[in-house]
Amino acid sequence: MEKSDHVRAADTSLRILQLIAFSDVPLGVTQIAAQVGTAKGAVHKHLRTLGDHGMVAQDPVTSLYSLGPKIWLMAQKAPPGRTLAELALPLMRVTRDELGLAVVLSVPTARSAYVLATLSSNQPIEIGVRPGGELSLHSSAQGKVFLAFGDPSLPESLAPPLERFTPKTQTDVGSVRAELEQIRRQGYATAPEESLLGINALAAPIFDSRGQIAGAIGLIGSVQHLGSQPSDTQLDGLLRLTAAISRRLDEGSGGVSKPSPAP
Amino acid sequence: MEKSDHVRAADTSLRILQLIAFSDVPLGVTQIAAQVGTAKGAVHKHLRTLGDHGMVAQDPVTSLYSLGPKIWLMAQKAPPGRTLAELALPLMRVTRDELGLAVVLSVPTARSAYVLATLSSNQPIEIGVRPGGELSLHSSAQGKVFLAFGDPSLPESLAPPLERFTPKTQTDVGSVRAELEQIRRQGYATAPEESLLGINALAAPIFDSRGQIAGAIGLIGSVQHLGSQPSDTQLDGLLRLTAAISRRLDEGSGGVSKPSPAP
DNA sequence: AACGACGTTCCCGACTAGGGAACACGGAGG
DNA sequence: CCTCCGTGTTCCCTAGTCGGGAACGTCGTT
Repeated sequence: MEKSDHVRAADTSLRILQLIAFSDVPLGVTQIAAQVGTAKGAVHKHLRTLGDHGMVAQDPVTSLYSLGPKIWLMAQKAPPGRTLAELALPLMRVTRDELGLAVVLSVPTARSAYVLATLSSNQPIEIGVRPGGELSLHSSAQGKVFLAFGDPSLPESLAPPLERFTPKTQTDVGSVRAELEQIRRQGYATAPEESLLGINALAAPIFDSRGQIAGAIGLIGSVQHLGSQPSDTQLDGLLRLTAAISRRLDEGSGGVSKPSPAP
Repeated sequence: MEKSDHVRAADTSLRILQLIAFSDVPLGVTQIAAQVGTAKGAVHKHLRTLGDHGMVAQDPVTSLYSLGPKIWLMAQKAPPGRTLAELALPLMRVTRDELGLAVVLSVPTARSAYVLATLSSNQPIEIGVRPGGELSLHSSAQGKVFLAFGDPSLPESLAPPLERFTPKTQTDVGSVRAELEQIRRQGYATAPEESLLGINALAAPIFDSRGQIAGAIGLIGSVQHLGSQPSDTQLDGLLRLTAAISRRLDEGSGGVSKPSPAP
């Protein structure tokens, strides 16, 4: 029971939706059916359902499917990423140009660091992650930042077995928890070769106006450019970036504490 | 056969998602179950599935659900509304202030005019529609604009019975089709009391750089402020607004060939 | 004209989704 | 401190639905 209690039909509908969303061109029923591994007929029914809800739209002439208007409408009501990514991206670009490393913005999830936006390094060999990807909590720098500065219940949910990605991945819950204390003290986390051999990451938290963690910035690079002991330049660039984003988040949100209205 | 071929489970999942998306505060399982009319247990399974896909997120402390990060990510890849609404809204605001009527932006769908954004009138009695609402093709001014200027297959899909909303609703397919010719000539459509008694609407199309219809602007008001023969001021304000939006759409999109459709 | 590829429709059986009730938990109130 | 709601979560069984597969209609191509 790796994935215990699902709603199978809803799952396939969402997989279809994701496929359409992340495709650059409109898709046909046959391609979709092949990619999600379901019969054409079933996929067609799902597309009909998604269309009834305005999540996808079918071009009346080519009969190909693409995203519908409701997606955009929903995003208007989704504050988590909206303001954050829009604020952060221009600042991230500056830091990328200064340091020459890939810069990644992610938000915390119950089981991962969810990648909202990435800027590739300007090095000849590109290193990066795709938006929409998920970084594990225990083996990525951004994940460990969320464990250290995020909700206290998050580290508690860490339970063996921790997946091993490389020989250097920390798979012992105890040692991961021990590292969190150090991360809190120094204000940043690293994960040398813990997700992928040859690759290191350096990450620091972003806080909102209430002092809650809102996301994290990660710098990604090969061990050649980003050592397990980050250089002062890199560390300074990262911390100035996260501080700047946190500051802008505060300004935007009225400043003081934010009471939630009664129903 | 009112709604022929559904995927029931996917449908409830999407209803749940919509409920969460359009709610201003995070929702609990019980409220959601009550609103969608499904057992709590089932709703919980759906929420789990939606969460696995990043569409919703559960607050670890309050255990309430709100929209997840993937929604925002998808909207980045959903050009239909994004550019259109962002371009149109500031211009719409000007026209609203000039005319004092509610201004509505919608995009065409296979069966309706889908409302992307609205600006309420500044009159003491507010008249308007909610974003996400759908206006019928045959009884709304914006719907008739889509029938007249949109894809030629759209009017063909008009089949009896046409739903009757008021005594003045056109329920005869033939007479609706006949009206389209006139709408094409004059470049705008009205729908006096066809959707709701006492309310009139005046709508005109927005075209993209390829000359295809991209949306429509509708002015909504009571029959007192918006007669079945619109005043020159109102007509001029509307047509200047749609022309301005169409022009900006062209500029943004390379703006090469611009075949101007029949005025 | 024959072909192939596509989206769509149809049908039937396996299995899943949903109702309902029970469970774990936490805060409010006695 | 105990009780009592209220919550979110888990469990179980069965009616109903989802998915596979094949057939259909319709394009554009050969």
